[in-house]
Amino acid sequence: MSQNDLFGGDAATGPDSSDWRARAEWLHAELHRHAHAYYVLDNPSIPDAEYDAMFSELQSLEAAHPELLTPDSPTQRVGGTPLPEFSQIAHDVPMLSINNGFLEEDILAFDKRVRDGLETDAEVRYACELKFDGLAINLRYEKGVLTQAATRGDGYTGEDVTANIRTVRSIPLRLQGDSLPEVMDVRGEVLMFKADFQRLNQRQRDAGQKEFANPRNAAAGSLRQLDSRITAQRSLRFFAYGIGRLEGAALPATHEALLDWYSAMGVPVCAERAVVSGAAGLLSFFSSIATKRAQLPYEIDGVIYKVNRLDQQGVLGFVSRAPRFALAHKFPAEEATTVVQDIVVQIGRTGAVTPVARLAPVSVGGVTVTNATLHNEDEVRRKDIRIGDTVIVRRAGDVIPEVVANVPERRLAAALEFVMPSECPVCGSAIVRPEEEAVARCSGGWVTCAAQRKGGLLHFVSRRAMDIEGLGEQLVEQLVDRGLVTTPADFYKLGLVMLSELDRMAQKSAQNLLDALEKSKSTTLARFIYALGIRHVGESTAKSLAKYFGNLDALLDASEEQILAVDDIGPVVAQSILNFLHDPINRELIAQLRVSGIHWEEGEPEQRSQHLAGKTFVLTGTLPTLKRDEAAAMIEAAGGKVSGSVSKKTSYVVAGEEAGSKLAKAEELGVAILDEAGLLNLLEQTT
DNA sequence: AGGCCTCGAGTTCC
DNA sequence: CTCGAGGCCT
Repeated sequence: MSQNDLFGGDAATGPDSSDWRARAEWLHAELHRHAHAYYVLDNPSIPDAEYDAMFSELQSLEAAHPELLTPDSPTQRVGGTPLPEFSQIAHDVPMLSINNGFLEEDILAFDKRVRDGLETDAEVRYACELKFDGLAINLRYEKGVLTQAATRGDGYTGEDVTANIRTVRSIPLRLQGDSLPEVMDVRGEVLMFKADFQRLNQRQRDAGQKEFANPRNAAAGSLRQLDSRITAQRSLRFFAYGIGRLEGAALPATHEALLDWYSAMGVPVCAERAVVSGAAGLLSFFSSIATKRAQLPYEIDGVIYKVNRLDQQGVLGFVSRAPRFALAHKFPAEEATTVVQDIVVQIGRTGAVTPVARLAPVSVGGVTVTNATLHNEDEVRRKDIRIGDTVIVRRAGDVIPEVVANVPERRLAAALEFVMPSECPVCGSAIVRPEEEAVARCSGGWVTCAAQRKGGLLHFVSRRAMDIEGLGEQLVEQLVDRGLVTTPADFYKLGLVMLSELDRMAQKSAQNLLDALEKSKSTTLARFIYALGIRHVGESTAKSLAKYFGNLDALLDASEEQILAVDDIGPVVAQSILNFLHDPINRELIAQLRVSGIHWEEGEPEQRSQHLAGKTFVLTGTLPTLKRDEAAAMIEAAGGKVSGSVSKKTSYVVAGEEAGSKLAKAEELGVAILDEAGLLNLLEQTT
């Protein structure tokens, strides 16, 4: 039998099908070309039926000759077998977020900051583009071939969604052109067009399945499918707008040129973009897009401005997690009005009493909202929100419901003012609000107050703490109510028999929970410290403590001075840690947890002879041999801190040639003054 | 003393 | 995400 019989005569052009290798290569290239025309250029080059015929021909060829199957074959877009879970991928260059602005004055302030940063009075050129309502994705291309795709995640680590991304037809599996970079991380947004979203929801309706609230959720849900065959049936799109790691090619000079380069390589770039001058240009781009917004085939929640020249972007740099050279100019969030049916309070794990508005259900941005936090008593007064009021609600950052304001015209005579209860609704202890503080707290503590106990236990098992899978709110609630668990140590005393008493807890789930508990026993010191839930000690402070002390005993025996020497810990936090550690109940808890088998790799206390810990230095003038930053690094390595200005708290001023006002100030304040030799001498000493 | 930045804590809905 | 508060710089 000849290969001809298999494939019939429908796709008549190209190499003769008797040479199956050439035939496959030709199909491969043609399908890529047509898909590009269709999905990227939005300009179909052949009828759909013809495309489908060529597609199935290639599929059969690959089935008959597996050696033809390459990762960049168009047939790989149909999806493969489900994954057990997504694996984590660390981004080589973090995927940061962009600061938001809403008002004209925010935009003027942004432009001013940029010009100040660049030290120029000239009008800055900005690249303007759309802010899509989708998911940020990093696509890795190696020598032009798509090798990996990851979600943004927390910006530093995302999830591997390569199998799903391969099914997105507008994403090239292979880039066009010669001289492609060795490694290139293309960044952009995966989104679902409005029309595709409507069709998907129609299908979901017909199949009796749940509809998606909005295109963004649909896109997110589709991309997070473990079974990429499902993703393949969802019409996702992609637009590129940024770059991460780049090797083996020069970065273009401007953002505009970067996007043009992408376009030339076959990477889809949105056509709604422009380069403008100055703040006036930004505002006019914004209003022209605002006018078009409803007609666009996809949803956007604003526009993005970026300084066009990449060298200028470099000069501006970053503040914490956001670039100084970019701004998201967002449209006002969708708002709705509803009625406050009640104002209740919740007790957090620290005892914080938070008023929460119970709202008549209302749809905001496709999601039904029934609760909204009012933060604290002052906030309720400031916004003058009463029970029975009609209020305006929006979702802050399109996620968390927020009561914006009440509608005074609709105020009822019977509207009831919120009164902070004097006793905790859960345990009856007094609620106290320290002067000068915004939050009121239940004075019960976790021993007395079940709400605080539950909160503390939930914190203990949470992902960033002990990470005990399967222990959620429901289960903790039950365990506490039935008296099976009072302290975190009790989790590790649970057995199969005890668990079998619980609702919805058969043999299988009980065993899973015990396995998860067992697994959590192997942890890190930082997680353990964080899990304890010491006030003012969050993830970051717990890490600093773990690094500084190295092992738990060193921390347990630490003096106030030692704790104060840890970076970013001041008197308030230090006192809170000491209070916690000196409480016999807590020491007993820690002892029990250790007995139950929780363990981690014990390290040595930070050994870089921290003899300058707690000391602050100010450098002034030119030192004879050391550069300024070298001296600073040496001081910091010994645990000292380098600050820019002299104050009472300064321990030493290191003065070189041509020292100026700082030296005078030091003399005035009686601060010790060192020369370079004196500094080196101090660094040498080890005690 | 005042302002910036970072961290902690609480929160919603699916 | 937002607010408040702590820590540190100017």
